[in-house]
Amino acid sequence: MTLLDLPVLLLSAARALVDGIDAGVRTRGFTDLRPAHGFAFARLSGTGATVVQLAEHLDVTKQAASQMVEELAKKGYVERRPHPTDARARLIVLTEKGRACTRAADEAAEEVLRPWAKELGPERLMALRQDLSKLATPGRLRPTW
Amino acid sequence: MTLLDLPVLLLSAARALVDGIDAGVRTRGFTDLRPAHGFAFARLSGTGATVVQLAEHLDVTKQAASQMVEELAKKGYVERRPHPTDARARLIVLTEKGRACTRAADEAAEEVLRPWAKELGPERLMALRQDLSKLATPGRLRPTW
DNA sequence: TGATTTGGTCAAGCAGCTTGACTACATAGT
DNA sequence: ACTATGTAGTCAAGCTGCTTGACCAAATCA
Repeated sequence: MTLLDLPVLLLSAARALVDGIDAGVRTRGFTDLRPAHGFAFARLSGTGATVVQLAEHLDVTKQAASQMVEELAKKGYVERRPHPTDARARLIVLTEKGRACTRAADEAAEEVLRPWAKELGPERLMALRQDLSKLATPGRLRPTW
Repeated sequence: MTLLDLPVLLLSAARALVDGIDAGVRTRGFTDLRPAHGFAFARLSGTGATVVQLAEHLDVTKQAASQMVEELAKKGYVERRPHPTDARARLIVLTEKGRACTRAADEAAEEVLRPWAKELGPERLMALRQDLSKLATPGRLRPTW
């Protein structure tokens, strides 16, 4: 059996999805963001996070995370608030612009997945999702290889 | 239905697979290579390729591909031969060390996939492979996001 | 209290990529 | 055959996103 091409298939599918979402986000007007920023937004949405927590989520150093936050703040996607319980820390939260961007990303994701559901059928797509959830190790998302 | 986490699952699975193969290759003694080199090896195995062909496969500039070839040649994984029909070009081929490394990568890939087959069962793993082959767009592999 | 740890930033450096310029050879047009 | 244009490859310089190292202020532990 030829399973050795599975790595390539998995990578190609992942890349197609990320590229598609990125393209959809750009056509919706957010042209100054990379996919990596989307991974950050995912962690920040909700209650927000500190720089260190964001760094852990992205699997980069806290310095790198701090730089990204600085960039996103300058572009108006996030803002730094004083942390409610720790005077050293700062709570990074999405601005309204940041939340609008995440909504755009959600729309783009659905748009990319629609032809996938058509191609495979909804039930196999759900089976795919379920199988992947068993295989995916909860860890860093950023590949950088 | 909650399909919006499919991107994350796909990425996590892809990353787990690539990281696992990379780790397996390292434990087999090839500690001076990155996963990106493996994508290059895949194109070079067989008849070899020119720098430009390799650049297209990796979706980088020919300058970047040339630098990688220089590095791999210095480390003994590839060698540059005169091209049989084009005096400008040079045919990049794997050395015996390079072929040994690709064999190690194949072993490592099987090793990583074994627990996957156990987790899902062989038939669902094959179904996964088949579904992915419908979704994966043949294009560049390197993500760099 | 004093000692150590933790959150965040500043600064410098590095790796892998890019663009730009150039040479040598190939190919097409006349 | 001759010229013009295109292509394979390399050299050089620059950029970007990350790293390591140093540091301060606040928290936590003894």
